[in-house]
Amino acid sequence: MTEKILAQQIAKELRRKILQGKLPPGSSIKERDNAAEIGVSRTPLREAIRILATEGLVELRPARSPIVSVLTIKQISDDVEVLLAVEKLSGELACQRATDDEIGNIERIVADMAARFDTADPLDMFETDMSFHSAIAAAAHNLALADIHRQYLARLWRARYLAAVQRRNRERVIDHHTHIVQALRARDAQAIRAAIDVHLHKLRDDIVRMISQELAAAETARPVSE
Amino acid sequence: MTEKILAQQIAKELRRKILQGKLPPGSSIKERDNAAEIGVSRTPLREAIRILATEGLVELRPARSPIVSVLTIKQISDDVEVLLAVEKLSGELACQRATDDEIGNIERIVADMAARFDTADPLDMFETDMSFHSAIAAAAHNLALADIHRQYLARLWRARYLAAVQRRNRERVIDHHTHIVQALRARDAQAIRAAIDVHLHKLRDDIVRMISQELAAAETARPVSE
DNA sequence: CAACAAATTTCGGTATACCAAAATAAAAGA
DNA sequence: TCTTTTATTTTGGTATACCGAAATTTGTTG
Repeated sequence: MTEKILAQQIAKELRRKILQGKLPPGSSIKERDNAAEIGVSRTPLREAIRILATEGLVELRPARSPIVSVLTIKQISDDVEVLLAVEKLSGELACQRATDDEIGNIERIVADMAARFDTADPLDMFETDMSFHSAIAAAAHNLALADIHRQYLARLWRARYLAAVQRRNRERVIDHHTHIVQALRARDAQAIRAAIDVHLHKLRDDIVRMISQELAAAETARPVSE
Repeated sequence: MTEKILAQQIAKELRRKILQGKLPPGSSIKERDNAAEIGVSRTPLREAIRILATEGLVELRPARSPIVSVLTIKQISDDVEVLLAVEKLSGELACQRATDDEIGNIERIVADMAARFDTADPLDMFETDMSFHSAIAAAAHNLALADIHRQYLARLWRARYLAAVQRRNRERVIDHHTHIVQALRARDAQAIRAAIDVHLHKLRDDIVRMISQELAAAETARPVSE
C-alpha cells in the first residue's frame, strides 16, 4: 500500500485525472470527499493539493475548496512565453556546456523520431517529443533552469498533448527539431535561439488554436452557466 | 493570535531567520522541536517547511529532517542566470505592453533612488532597488513570468542584500537603472535587453564575490568539520 | 578495547479529532 | 412573496495521537 510518500502518489494520480480532463476545470476538490474516495486521510491529500497548487493545476482560495484551475488563453499564452524563454536560454547554455555524449543522445532522439515517422502512435511520439526538449534543458547544466522547464512543460502538458495528437504538421516538428540539433552540434547559440524561437512560436499557435476550440465546444455544450 | 493562515506566517518567520543567517545553512529543522518552540502544532509547521522547500530555501530529504539549503556558488550562479533571462524577457515584453502610467512609475522609482543617493540607508536603497525590478516584471503583463521573477528574487534575497549593503558602485547601479528605464521609455526591446544584461552580469559578479567571501570566512571559522 | 547486536529513542508520515468561519438552508417577519 | 435573520451544515485550518523506519545508544561478547 504505502509505496513511497503518499502525498506524491496522490498528487500524481490527481494530476493525471486533471490532465486527462476527468476532473474538469472549475470542479472543486474537497478534502474530505476526495480523501474518503481514495481511501486515505485528509493530511496527505491536503499536501497533494498543495503540490498541484504550486504547479498551477489547482487554485487555492482562502476559506474555500480548491478548484481545478480554469485555463484561459491568456494564461496559456503566458506560459508558452515563459517556456519559450526558458528553452532559448537552455539551448544557448547547452551550446556552451553540453557534452558530446549529451548531444549524441539528443541527435539519437531526433533520428528515432524521424525514423518512426509513420508508425508511432501519437502518445509515443508525444513522449519522445517531450524527452527531446527535456534533454536539451538538462544539457544546459543549470538545475534551476531545468526545474522551471519541467514545471512549465508539465503545466502545458494537456494543451501540448491536444496539439500533438492530431498528426498534422508532424513533419514540420521533425524539421524543427533537426534544425535545433544541428545548431547545437555546431554549438551556434545564435542559430539555436532562432530555431527554438520558430519551433515554439509554432507550438503556441497550435496550442492556442486547440484551446480555443475546446473552450468554444464547452461553451456550446453549456451556454451561459456559472 | 491566528491572524490568517498559520503556515504562511510560520514560513515568513522561518524565511526571515534563514535569510538573516540566524538559521545557518545545513542546520536541520525538526518538526517537533521547532513546532514546540514556536508554540504551534506540527501540521502548520510542516506546511511551512514545504513552502520553503519549493522556494529552494530548505531541502527535503527522504526519512530525514529537512535542512536549510547549503547554497553553492554554482547554484547561485544558476539562479542569477535564470533571473537574468527572466528580466530580459520582462523588459522586452514591458516595451510592448507597459502602460504609460507604469513607465511613469518606474521612472519615478529611479529618480527617487537617484535623489536619495547619499542619504538613504542601505536597506532602504535595497528595497527601492527590489521594487524597481519588480515593477518591470509587473509591466510585462505576464503572470507566470512575474511569479518566477518573484521566486528567484526571493531566492537571491540574501545574496543580493549582502552585495547591496556595501555602498560601493551605488552610482553604477543608478546608471544602469537609468539606461534601462530610458530604453523602456523608448520602447526599444533591443536596448533594454542589452541594458539589463549589463546590469545583471554586474550583479552576478558582485554576488559571487560576496558569497565566496562568506564561504571562505565560514571555512576559516570551522576548518574541516561536518 | 573493539565489534557486533539488541534495545531504545527520535522523527517524519499518516490518521483522527476538534474548532471556527463561511456557505447554505430554513424560518420568521414585512 | 420577498427580505432578513437565524440555525445548521459544510469545509478548511489546527491540534493531537499513533505508527514504523532509521538512527543512536547501550550492552554483551570476542
